[in-house]
Amino acid sequence: MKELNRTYDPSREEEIYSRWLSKGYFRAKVNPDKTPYAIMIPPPNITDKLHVGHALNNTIQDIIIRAKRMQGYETLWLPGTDHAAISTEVQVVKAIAKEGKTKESMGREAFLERVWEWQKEYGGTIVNQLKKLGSSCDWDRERFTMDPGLSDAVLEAFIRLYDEGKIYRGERLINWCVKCQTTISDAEVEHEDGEGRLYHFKYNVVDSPDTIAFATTRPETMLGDTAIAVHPEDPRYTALIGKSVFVPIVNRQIPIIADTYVDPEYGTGAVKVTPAHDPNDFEIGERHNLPRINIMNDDGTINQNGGPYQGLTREAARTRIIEEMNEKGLYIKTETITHAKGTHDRCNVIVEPLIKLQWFVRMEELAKPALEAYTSGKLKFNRERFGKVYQHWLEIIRDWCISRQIWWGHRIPAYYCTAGHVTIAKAPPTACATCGDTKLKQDEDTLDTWFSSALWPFSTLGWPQKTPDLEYFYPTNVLVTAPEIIFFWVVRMVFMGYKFMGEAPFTDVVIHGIVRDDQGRKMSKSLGNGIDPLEIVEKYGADVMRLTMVNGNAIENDTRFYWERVEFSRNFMNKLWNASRFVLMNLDEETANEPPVALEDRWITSRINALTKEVTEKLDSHELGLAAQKIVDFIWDEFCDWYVEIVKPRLYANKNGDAGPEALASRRSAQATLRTTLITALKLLHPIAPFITEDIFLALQSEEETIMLSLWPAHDDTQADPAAEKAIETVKEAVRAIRNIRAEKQVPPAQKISVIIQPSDPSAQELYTGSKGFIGFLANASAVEVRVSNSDIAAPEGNKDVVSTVLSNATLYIPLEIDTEKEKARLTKERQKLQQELARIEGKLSNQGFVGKAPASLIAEEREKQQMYAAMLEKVEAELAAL
RNA sequence: GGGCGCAUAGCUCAGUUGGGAGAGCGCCUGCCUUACAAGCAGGAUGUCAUAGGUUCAAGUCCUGUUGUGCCCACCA
Repeated sequence: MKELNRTYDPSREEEIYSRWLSKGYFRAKVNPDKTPYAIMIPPPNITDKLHVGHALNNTIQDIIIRAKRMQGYETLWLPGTDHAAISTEVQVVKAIAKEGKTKESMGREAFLERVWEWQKEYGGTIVNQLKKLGSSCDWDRERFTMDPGLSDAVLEAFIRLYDEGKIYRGERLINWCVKCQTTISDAEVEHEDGEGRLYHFKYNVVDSPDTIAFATTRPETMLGDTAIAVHPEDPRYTALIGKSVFVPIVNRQIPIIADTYVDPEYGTGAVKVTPAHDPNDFEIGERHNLPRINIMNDDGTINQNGGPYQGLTREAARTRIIEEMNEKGLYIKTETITHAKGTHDRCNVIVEPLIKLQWFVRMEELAKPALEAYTSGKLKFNRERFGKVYQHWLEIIRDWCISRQIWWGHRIPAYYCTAGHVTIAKAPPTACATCGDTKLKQDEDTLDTWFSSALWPFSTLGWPQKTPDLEYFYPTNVLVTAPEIIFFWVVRMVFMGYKFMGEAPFTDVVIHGIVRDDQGRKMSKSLGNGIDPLEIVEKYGADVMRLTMVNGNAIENDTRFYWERVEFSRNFMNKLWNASRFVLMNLDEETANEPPVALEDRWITSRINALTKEVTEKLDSHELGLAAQKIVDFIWDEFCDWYVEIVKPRLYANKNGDAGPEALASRRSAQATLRTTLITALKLLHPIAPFITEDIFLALQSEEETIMLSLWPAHDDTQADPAAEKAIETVKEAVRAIRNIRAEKQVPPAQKISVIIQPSDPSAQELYTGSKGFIGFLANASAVEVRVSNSDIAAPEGNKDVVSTVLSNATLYIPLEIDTEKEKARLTKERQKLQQELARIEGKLSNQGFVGKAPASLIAEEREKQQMYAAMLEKVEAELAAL
């Protein structure tokens, strides 16, 4: 038999992983004989370094894919990375800044070359880190969102959508980041409540002594005011509608208009209207044909429309305007309020609404099938609440601004001639499609990163080509991601999937929570509270990391990171390792597989059969935390603490094979059960802890070359043995009772005791007779005597010094010196407990409602318990009387 | 402002068709028992936030309240 090292060495993981790689176990093939099962990795950004969030996300995916692989599916877990347009560009801009360069000074081409260099150098970092986690991705199929193939898919999708009128170019108010100098989508704007100031001013009504008061949080936008709006039915203002007010800072007269958007109850009931810098005002402007005066440059400074304020930053302009209004006697007051500020999620700078000519995806039609997929139940979320988020987002969806004013990304395939006609083409066209002009200029903008990510589930499989991969693996099965990605990505993948493939890209979405620090805070760079998963892998191994990520957690909830939990996982691996060493030490070369015969063997076989069923179900429903916990509990508690201990006498007593053929046969069957049980447990654990299970598996058997591709245990109802389970439970109860007495009486471990068991009935007598060998071993008793069941001798005659305790199917007597008073107190307590239980049951059974409406099986169960407790109570009374 | 979570043992959390409250860590006691002291055995600890309701039966379903967290949102 092979041997295992004295302690488990997680540094062996690397060697095991390279073996799997070289054997090609992760590789997926198009195999018509098998059912495909595919997961597309949420591609990490090339700017990312592996953090705990990735560790959790990828652990979940690997657990699912490894289980499915063992269950006989043709599994594909496709890995890759995302070009992360803005993040990457920001990083590279920083890098070149150190060399005194800027994007502009380098020029577009040179800059992009530089980004590609950066990508080659750092883009693979996270991929290599994923390997350290044990991820069983098909690395031959690794993709990058800016691969030639994927880039082609992006252009293809753009052109098709454009041709259908689903992509258009238009002037809209968009979110502008003055720092990154680009538009950003609504989803990229973070809203945060913060303290702000609400400034109250008034404008003079032209040709009238009246003034109109209003309030604003952004006084600088007064430069772009083109109206004052009031509610049409507001009696305070009806007379003024149609008149004008004078905006002093820019010497402009603007009309007073009526619009129902204005809430007469709020503030003064009058609103300044700046169509070029506020979404609501933009709409009011549309309705009333107001001019849109853009007052801001792309960098956030005031432009020529700001007159004397030109060149000032938005903040400085604000201060000066307040001053000027004050000088003119038009300033009223300033209030401190809390209000939401929109900031860019990448750089935290306040977003400025600006009017720009941008590219948009028309969402109304595209959203319909995506919404229907959820409402009809075709697309399932692991929790309904996540589905509601998805649904809600689709219901309020607005057109998607997809153009970005940055260089790193897929350049928009639009070419403009001198006359301004647009030609859309994959490759630069030679002439304008409208007028034939040959002087063409490509659109400067690139596409939102999420445009390419939205195509990920099929672009990675070769779309728009009709590849065998695409045919076989699409649609994929499950998508695993974090909740904040639902609208960025999940929604967009689904509608693109319907648009181009005719069906949703996956059937199940598993949303998981985030890993927080031990105080419940988000891990962040600024707090410095991040945990490096690689540090854990380095120190404890990936198995420990992986188990810690999922064990006992409901994955949809946030979890806190505790080193104590890491240590628990480490302790568990150690336990498993040592138990396996024990099993190996006690197997013989000739140990064969044989069916369980002995009660305890049937018990553990029945138990692991039940475990198999449970774990398979929990994995199927993606309740990985529960699955992990069940396996851990089984291995540690039932297998190690009970079964291994129970069979020790059978293994030890016949070590030399000289205790007779019957004893040898008993040893052999114990060995067989030990091994098969352990192997099954290893298989169930393998998706969670792939490395240690492989090592042990290879030592335990020689038929198969890896546990990875071994067959998932089938649960088999014929293996269920409720009678054996119940029997062993009562034996455990007896052992615990004896141990308890030993502890209570402080019997030193070296002191052997003897135990007398008085069974209540013949079947109990048979049970204890058959089990007395290991009962003695487990309870550290030198002799166990099982009496005849119907003998009514209360206590061993002639000896007053006996501790007695009543079990459900027997009474135990342990000859020990006793303190009569203490014994009385103990038995009285037992009696009280039984009386309480009986009272509870009798209360239930005498309740007409319960007897009339509860299921018959439950009532029968209660009656059974009632009888059992009554019998036990009688015995306790007898023991008390005998004292 | 709207929506969605969470509140269970000292701490962190499980508990998915409603049927006698669980784990890990921590704590107390005793053990280096030849697989494992990263271990073994034994033990203590809960008005399952709060007030109602539905039910024979509620940690579990419904409503209100309080505390707490997240997401969404154009109220000047």
